[in-house]
Amino acid sequence: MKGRDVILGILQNKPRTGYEINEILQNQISYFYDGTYGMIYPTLKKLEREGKVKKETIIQDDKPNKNIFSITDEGKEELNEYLNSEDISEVFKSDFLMKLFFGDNLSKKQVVKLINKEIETKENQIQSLESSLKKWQLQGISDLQKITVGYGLAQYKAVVNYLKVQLKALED
Amino acid sequence: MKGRDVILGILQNKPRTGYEINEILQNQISYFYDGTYGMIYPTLKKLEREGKVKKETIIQDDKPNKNIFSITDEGKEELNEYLNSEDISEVFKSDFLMKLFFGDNLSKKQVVKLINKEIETKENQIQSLESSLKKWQLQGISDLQKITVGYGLAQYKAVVNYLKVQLKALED
DNA sequence: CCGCCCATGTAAATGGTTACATGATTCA
DNA sequence: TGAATCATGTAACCATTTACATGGGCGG
Repeated sequence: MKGRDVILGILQNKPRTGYEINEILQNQISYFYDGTYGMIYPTLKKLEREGKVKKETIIQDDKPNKNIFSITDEGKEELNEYLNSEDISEVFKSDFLMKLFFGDNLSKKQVVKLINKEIETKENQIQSLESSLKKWQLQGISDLQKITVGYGLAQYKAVVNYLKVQLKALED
Repeated sequence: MKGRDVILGILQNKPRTGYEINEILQNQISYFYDGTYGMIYPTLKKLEREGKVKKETIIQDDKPNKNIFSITDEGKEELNEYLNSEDISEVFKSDFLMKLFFGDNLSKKQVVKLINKEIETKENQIQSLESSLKKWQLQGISDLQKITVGYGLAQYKAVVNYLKVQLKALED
């Protein structure tokens, strides 16, 4: 999955600014994709050149001007092509696992610290996902989207439980 | 985490060829990193230029010649720097979640198919991880490495369980 | 005789990161 | 007064992917 697919997906619902797209990336779908401004604006530009999205500029006196992007028919076509494609590959890269795996010369203390940090990180992610979920439920979220959030939570929680058990085992 | 870190980590144990590094990537640590020849050979070349690894060529008559790479002191230094660095960021990108999240116009049948495919994929990953684990336990695997494998399994299994529950709910 | 295992690499393109650059408004 | 929110973008660099290119040995 590429940045362009995600952006087209977001614009499918309604037109957005680059800023708003970033908000959604950071707050709503960060558990299965992450992207930054450095990707968003160049990609929007490219999509516009290709006729997949169109831009409307709103002059604002109080705030900086807005560029609102909406998806075109060609854009919808590309999105549907992606949505109907067969492959569901995934990428998972974990510095935590890497450090444990190759950390032969880490002291027990360092290992415990590392695991605790991972637990803390995951617990934060769980908290923010859960509080977001509550917010979205008020505003309406589709059943499918609920399933994806649940997936994220299930994954995070399983890891936290597992690591807590391992920590205890290490301390004995 | 970058390819170079992983390669240095692998060479820490013992010298290896590019081919062997690829085997380890595909079979032993694919649940937290993935890399291909297109990354391995260029990275080895760069590491060699930087003095982080050194190459020894073994002439073989029956098979193609081997280039065996071993880690140098400078290489170990870089690896330890990485291992002792603070951040444990992770990357997770999932086409499956993306397709569900944006798949408003998918039919129920398509959704069921999609979920089943994800379950199948994960079950295969669980199987291969479990059979690998058995193999490694005969040859010796560190406690920390066991923890990482367990982490991968816990994560995969949680997702499979979750998706099976959701499937049932969908079918009612 | 076919396919898998062993074994090495390059070149071009892509996609994305990082760092930089700017600036008004609002709230505590 | 300083941080957060809203708002946009570029340029250089980087790491990796994809596609290509080669070839002998071995087992069934």
